[in-house]
Amino acid sequence: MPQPETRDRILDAAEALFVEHGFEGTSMRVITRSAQANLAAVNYHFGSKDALIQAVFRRRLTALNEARLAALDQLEAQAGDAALKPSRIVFAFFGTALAMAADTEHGGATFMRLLSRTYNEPNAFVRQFLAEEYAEVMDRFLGALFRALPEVPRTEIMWRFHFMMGAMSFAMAGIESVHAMAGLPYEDEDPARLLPRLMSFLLGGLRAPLADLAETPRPMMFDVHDGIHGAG
Amino acid sequence: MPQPETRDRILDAAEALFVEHGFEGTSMRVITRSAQANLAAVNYHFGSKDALIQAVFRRRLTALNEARLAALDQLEAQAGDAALKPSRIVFAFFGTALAMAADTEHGGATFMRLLSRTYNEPNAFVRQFLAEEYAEVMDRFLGALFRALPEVPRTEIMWRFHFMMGAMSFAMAGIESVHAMAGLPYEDEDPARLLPRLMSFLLGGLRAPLADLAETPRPMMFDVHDGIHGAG
DNA sequence: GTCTATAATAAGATAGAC
DNA sequence: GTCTATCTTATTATAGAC
Repeated sequence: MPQPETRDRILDAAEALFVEHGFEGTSMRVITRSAQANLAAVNYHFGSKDALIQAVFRRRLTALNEARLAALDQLEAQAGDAALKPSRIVFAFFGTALAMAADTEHGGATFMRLLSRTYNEPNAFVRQFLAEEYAEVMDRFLGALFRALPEVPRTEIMWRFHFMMGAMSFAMAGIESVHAMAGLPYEDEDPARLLPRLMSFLLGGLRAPLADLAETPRPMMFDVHDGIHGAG
Repeated sequence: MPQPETRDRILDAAEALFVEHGFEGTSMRVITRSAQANLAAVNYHFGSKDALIQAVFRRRLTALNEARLAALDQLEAQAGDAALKPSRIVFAFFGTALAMAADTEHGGATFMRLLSRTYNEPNAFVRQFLAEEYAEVMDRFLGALFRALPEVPRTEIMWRFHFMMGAMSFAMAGIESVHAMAGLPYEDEDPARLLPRLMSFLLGGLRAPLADLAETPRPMMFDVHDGIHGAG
């Protein structure tokens, strides 16, 4: 296999380093060194660091979201006039992401870790960019869920979708941290198990009975500002 | 009310700015300006930027985790020899966090957003520090769940706990992003609704039937590396 | 404890030869 | 397209007067 073009080597290196150290924690010097390219190459090929970040996302996120939309198209075509099953909609969205995450050969796994870590990114530029990239997919999938669950308040559906995104985000990040914190040994596991595991959890959450405000126990009291003198 | 001490003003300012722009995206100049303190004050009071980050977490995280342990202690004392209800354990962990998040008066809300955003932090120093802070709580709560659900494989419990952390993390981050992406207007909502909403979702996920690998549909095929030439 | 001034370093970006 | 050398700016950290 011939060595990839400089442009692609930079994208690969940046992707891997961004996952590991974040955007601001990864300098262009480190990127180009890792890519065996010259420092000036980033600006030559992409124009700026921000543009490089965009390019890293775009080359995979476009494919992912197109796959998601295609899966939804297919569901709707199959269903005809009938209502879609919510579980199928959820699977079309999250299963597609996990399929990409299962691709360790071509960097899909690395990218999905980056993508899920970036969902709550503080950097305003990145946040804005991602919102635009997601807009159509969000619109289509939320709309499908609204139609599939007409009796459930839309606010509730949006929250549950949001919770599901959170669960997926942590699923992608890996569970090593939990083992480390709990002081338990971590044994490598079949990545294929992640999909059924996550789907079962997501669907359980989606199908949970709607909360009745009156029935929920009140949070336990504790003085959150003991010894803390916040400015308020 | 007298103006808080410089040290506390710096902590408050840093907390708010870290949420908004991340650790590396927040310079000590911006922090001290916002706190109406001198640039050198950070090094005088904390020693370094890293030490300041630690101090920001420690002043609230210690209280939060002590409240969690106290809630669990109370559950175990009440139960005596009987088994704990998993839902009670989950509530002791996540309900405590949401109680702190509901405290908008003293900065608890800001801190919880920071904490949940930081769970998958790339910065090695911060990650290591947080893992140590969480160790005891994780150990106790996972142990309680293991005993409460002896028939469920421990790996499964750890994954579901991890998924729950993800859902909570996104819950804290707020749902504005979803509205923005979907192009829907966002109306402010009673924050008290978040707790029942999240708990219902979490318990639904926790109680979901264990996945049967054979029954789960296979992920749809799509060529994830169309037009992408990853280095592998 | 607080301040000014400055040191020491690292970052993103670019000019211009090849 | 690639390279070296350099500019400009921003950062953390510190020395030393008050």
